[in-house]
Amino acid sequence: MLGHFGPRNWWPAKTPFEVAVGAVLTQNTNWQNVTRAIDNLRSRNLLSYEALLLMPIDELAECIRPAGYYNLKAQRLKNLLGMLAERYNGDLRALFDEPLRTAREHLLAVKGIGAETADSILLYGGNLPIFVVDAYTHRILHRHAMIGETSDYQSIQELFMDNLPVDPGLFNEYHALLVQTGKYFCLKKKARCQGCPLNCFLENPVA
DNA sequence: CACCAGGCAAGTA
DNA sequence: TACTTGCATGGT
Repeated sequence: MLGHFGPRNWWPAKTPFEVAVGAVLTQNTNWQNVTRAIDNLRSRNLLSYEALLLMPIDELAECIRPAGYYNLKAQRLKNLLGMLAERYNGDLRALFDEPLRTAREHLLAVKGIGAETADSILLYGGNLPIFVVDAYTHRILHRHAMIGETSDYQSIQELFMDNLPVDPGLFNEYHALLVQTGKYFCLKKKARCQGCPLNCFLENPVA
């Protein structure tokens, strides 16, 4: 995948806080729509912990409207800000300085932040060694007959983390390449892969 | 028109 | 525990 696509330079964000916001906004949502929402915030200088904390939730929802589920996501962002305020005085870096397991638990305790969102924030925002699993990861591995249809998040994550060196740079690139590969060759949920750079896609696809 | 997109939580049985 | 449903915009 790396040979085919080259380095992905993920996450497309300027700051760790922006990663966290983007991770919530991109839940079940096309990234193009997320960029519209992020741009709305950035152009108004609202892309910071302090600004979002002071912002009425209705106004926040209106700003992130293009990302879809905007009422839900506005509340989820507020929930995240609340956790950061209570535990870390609003400082994301303090969260990342915690032991990884603790930081992950504190993120998962936020209503609206699940495993993928938490791990995306930790890996791409904090450069911490946790592997991110998403729908593409599941689909690609299943079509390669490497996992079952119903394999859960944790088992897939362990498959990677038990068989790779613990290296945030590697986890970063690997997940980004799986998404890139999925976008090009597993675009539709019901489609079969064609022209995938991974040999076994062509040799042994699993419907 | 149908289906998809870098999920998650709440409700039901 | 194992389904099902709501959330919502924008692209193909």
